[in-house]
Amino acid sequence: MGSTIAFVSAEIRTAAFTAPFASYVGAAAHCEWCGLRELCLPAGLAPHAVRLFERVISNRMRVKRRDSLYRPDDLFTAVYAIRVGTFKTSMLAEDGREQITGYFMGGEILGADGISHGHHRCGAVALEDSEVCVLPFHLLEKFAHELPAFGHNLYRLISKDVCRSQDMMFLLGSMRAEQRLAAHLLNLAARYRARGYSGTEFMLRMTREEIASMLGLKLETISRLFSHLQGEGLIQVQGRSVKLLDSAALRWIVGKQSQFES
Amino acid sequence: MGSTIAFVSAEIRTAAFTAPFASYVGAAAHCEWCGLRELCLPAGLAPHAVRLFERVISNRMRVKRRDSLYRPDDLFTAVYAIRVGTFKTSMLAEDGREQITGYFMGGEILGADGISHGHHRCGAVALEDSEVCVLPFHLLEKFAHELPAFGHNLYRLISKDVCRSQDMMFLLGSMRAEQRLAAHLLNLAARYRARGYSGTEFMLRMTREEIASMLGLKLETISRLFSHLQGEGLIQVQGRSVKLLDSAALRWIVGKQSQFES
DNA sequence: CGACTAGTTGAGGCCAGTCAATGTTGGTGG
DNA sequence: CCACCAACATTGACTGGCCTCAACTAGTCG
Repeated sequence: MGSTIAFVSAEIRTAAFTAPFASYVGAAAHCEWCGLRELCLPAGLAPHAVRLFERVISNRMRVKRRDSLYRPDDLFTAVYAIRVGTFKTSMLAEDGREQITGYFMGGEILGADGISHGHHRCGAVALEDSEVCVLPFHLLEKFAHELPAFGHNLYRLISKDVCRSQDMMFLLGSMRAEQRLAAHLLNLAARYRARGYSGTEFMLRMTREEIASMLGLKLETISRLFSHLQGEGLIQVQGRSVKLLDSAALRWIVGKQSQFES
Repeated sequence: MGSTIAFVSAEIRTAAFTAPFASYVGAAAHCEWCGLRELCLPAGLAPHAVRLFERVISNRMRVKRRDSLYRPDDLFTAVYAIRVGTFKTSMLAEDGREQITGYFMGGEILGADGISHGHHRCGAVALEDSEVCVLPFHLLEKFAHELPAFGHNLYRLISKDVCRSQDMMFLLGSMRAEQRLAAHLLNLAARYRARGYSGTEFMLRMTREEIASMLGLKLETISRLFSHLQGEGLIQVQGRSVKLLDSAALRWIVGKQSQFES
């Protein structure tokens, strides 16, 4: 890794610094050929603009399972577009409590939480061997300045994080355990479907404990709920592989009044 | 109100449309004299830049208690800087469940949740008679383009919402009732202090029910917790007026392990 | 004054947490 | 190849924190 790094620019070195366990892959990114283009930052750009956008990508990086892409308090220098793999982001309280704040998959952008303070507030850890495009933020800003059409994409990107968090707040603040899990499964399903995968059968990349942390529950509760939903014939679970048998019923669970039953 | 509107520009009419109960106040905003300048969007700008920034503010608007600044699904045209007063933002599920997602006070910016979809996802309601500066988003983008130093402020602004939401997710996902309330009180205290008010004695602008909704609890629980914290001598409550008697103890409550007691 | 809203307090129930035992899976080394 | 181990997962019994329902008080506005 060290010898590879020697050839690359300052940005790349910075990126490597913030992600000590990641390895450099190659400078050239080809959004043109990337299946995730329309889900990613260059979405909607004209072909020639996409070509220009590629120059913003300082490099690609591999991150191995369990390795950090960035850690809490790391200097914020870039956001990361996931090419392959999945990540979790989590906050750590001083006392060691961990709260998983997000689950990210291909085509999604990670790391925008660092913009406001200049340091990342969350850590991002790969849930499987993954690959990301490194997008130095100052280059993104520059590109946005040169191409106003893209500038709006960038605002939208950050704002999408706000929406995601708000959905999560709604889930955590007003749903019961079963509803939370059902909502989470449907959310995963929709995102897999948008990526061309099956919207009914997929692999969970998180452990029960991680799912629990994300949904504000305990791992035993998740385990019990999986068993229960399976018993009801709504899903089929086998370790980490899940099959949704009755999405309509899951949606009904999410929608039903959690309180003030009427 | 109608006759006033007749004189104003398209932006203002748009703003008035999204906020049907708000009334137009005056076109000229004077950030220069505004006590909240350093907490608001023009924070850190040079005096002449602040002068330029004022042109972005299409107008000021009064919003009466209980009136909406914007509602869910309203077209997103502007963000709003609070000059006077306080607001709550809330999401509504189809089934009528309401989840309060935010509490905003002077100098804070509201409405960034609309950027990504072009429509607001939350509604914003004034908790007391309030006044906001209307900042049409396309003008903000234009200004950011002309003054890159400000551009960064704008990214930071949106990203701050992300941080706020993440803090909330942490609170909702991993704290017990007492910790949530203590954290909320300390959060309010810090924000009042930053505005030059007392950091130990302040008025709650939300009902018990609203506080409960925001913290993912029920109003009775909030009421009981207030009584309990008062009994312990940590706070003094009298309806909506609160006095923090022992902030250190409150901080201890927030910090103590909620689970895995060690 | 009565109607209404906001808040307090109590009794009881239930959902999810806690503790603990056991089963399953996957990786490692003899 | 199997034995072993650690990490992950399941299930049961019990507990307790918060919700629910309900009664009552205080303050406000017509």
